Amino acid sequence: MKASLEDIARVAGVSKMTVSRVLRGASGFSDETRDRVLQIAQNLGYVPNRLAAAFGADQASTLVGMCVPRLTSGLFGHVLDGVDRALTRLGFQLMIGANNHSLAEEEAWIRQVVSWRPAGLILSGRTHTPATVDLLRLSALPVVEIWDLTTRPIDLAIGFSHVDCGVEMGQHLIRRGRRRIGYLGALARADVMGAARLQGLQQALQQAGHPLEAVEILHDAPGFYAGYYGLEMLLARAPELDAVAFHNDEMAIGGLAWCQKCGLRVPEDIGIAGWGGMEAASILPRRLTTTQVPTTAIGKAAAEALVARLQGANIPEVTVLPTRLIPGETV
Amino acid sequence: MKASLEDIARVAGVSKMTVSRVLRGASGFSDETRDRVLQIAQNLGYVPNRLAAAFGADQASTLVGMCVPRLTSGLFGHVLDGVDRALTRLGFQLMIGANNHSLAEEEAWIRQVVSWRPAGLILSGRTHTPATVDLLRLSALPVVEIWDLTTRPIDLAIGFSHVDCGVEMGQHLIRRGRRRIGYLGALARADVMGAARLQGLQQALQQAGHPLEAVEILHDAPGFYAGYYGLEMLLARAPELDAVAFHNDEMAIGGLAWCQKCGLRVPEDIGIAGWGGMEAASILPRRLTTTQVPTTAIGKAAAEALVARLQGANIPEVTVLPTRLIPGETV
DNA sequence: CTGAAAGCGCTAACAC
DNA sequence: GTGTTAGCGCTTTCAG
Repeated sequence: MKASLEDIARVAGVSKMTVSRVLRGASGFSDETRDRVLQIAQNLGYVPNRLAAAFGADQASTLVGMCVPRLTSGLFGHVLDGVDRALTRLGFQLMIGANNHSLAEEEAWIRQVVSWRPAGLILSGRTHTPATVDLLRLSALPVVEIWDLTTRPIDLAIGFSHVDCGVEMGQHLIRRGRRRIGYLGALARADVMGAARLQGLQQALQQAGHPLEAVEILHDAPGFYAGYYGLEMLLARAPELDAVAFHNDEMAIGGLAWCQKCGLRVPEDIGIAGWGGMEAASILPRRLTTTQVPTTAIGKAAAEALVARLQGANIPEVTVLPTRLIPGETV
Repeated sequence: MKASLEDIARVAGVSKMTVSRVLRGASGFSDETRDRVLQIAQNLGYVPNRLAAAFGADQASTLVGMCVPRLTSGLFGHVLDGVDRALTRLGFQLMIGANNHSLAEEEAWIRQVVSWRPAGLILSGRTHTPATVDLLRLSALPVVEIWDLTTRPIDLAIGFSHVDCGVEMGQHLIRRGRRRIGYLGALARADVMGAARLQGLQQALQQAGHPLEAVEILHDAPGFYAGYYGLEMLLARAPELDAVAFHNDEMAIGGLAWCQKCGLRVPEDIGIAGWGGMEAASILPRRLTTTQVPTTAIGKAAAEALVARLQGANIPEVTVLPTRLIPGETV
């Protein structure tokens, strides 16, 4: 990678400042100069050095860091997709990391990323270590916290309320006549947001006079298989349950598979509810009752809010993109 | 972000070079100096400026760029996870992009990323625009092409043969007594690797004397729903099929859902085969016949190969991580 | 419309 | 064990 502004300038017989202006699309040069410079840059195979640009003038950074809980999550895949498309369109680059539901890993990742002087950060969730919060405050970086709402975001927040998701689902189950309800989750004490949904569920059931009967939280990835064997465990302990709410759709679909294997009829013998609104939920033989989450929209909104903020726009501190409970045929 | 090496040096009463050495864990300072410097750095809330470091000495870059076809792909989610974990462990940062199965988008993304002077690149697939190849050759960056094999990689390749996947599946179907076989794919002319699997399938069936009877390639994302309605379309055109191979597991599961809805028995009335080995495939009421792909392993291997190469190790040009056909109960 | 000068924060190379 | 010097490629600022 040899050619620099200087090289182009020399060949073009102008100063490197003029070349810089042309290449950045600024103003202050004649059409003729522009054409010549562009031509030469092309010939020389010039590749700009963003490192130098961002270093020399820190507001020139077009790097955005984003941290998700897990890179293998279907839901966050869509969030990432929303972010990526928006950022690409806006001329930004995406640096990514997973925190594996650990605040300490998030902190470590943020430290690394911040040292690259990004233009801004997108974080998943509202809980961070105190050191993380300090670091972010000190760096004065634009930060969008997505996925979960927070009354007092570090900077901006875009998401929805997980507690409300739980409440809604609880009310739905009661409305459907379910009375002995269980919950199957995963990733004990790591997934704060799953815990919030559980809490909302408990609240609603309590209030309806039919408190949650059994809870099982697996120490496992919240996938199909965990739902499959987890439901077996849960029902072994609490065979009388007439409905089970799952951490997410993948686990719920796993649960459905187990029901089918055992000859348990859904929804007659037992009701099954998921969360997340994955595509498969809508084409199962019986459409899964679930909560649809605006994943791509959140990603897009987060990226756009961040960039708008960089450009000085006034963005509301908290943006709510509501979820929607989709009554299916499984409860 | 105020504190720089200079600031620490001033407070510590040493030169910034000494501070640099301490902070980088190099040698050439007393224990006492080290402790003092570290303490002061901590107090000052020093955050290193990697931009400056990488700019001043390009071999200091710890940025790795990775481009995947789609961020919403379950398979690539696992590849990314493998890459991310390995890179994090090795002290590198990950810059990411999606090419949406477009070589032009890949080229655009690579141009952006290369301007950040990364330490290396991980690309998905072996096909690139000529300009991309030129750019990569010129930049002399370490490049790992994953997912697909290539006889002549730009630099390094880690993956498996999609044609072989198709051949194996074709042979399996024949062995199971299927004679009138169809294929349901998606993303016409965009997904080169899906096309390679189809080609392998065709080859094997041809050779066995029972050429592929019908092919349907949807212009849609290769998800559950595409498999669902796509199978309906395919069977409307070719009702006599006794087996259908799908682009991937998600589509196959969608196809299974359609069969169930229509009362088609699997595998008696029709055989269903997927590709990819997603988790759900193993817990379906009837275990899906599919091909397992070593996603995480490929990601991990790619990251490790890249870093090893940066450190001067001698890496084989092509590494094969084989896939495995998993006979299930659906064909 | 164009150019010259200064400096961003760090590290390599070399001196002491 | 420690310091000095130079320079990475760009943009900002100020002069023409």
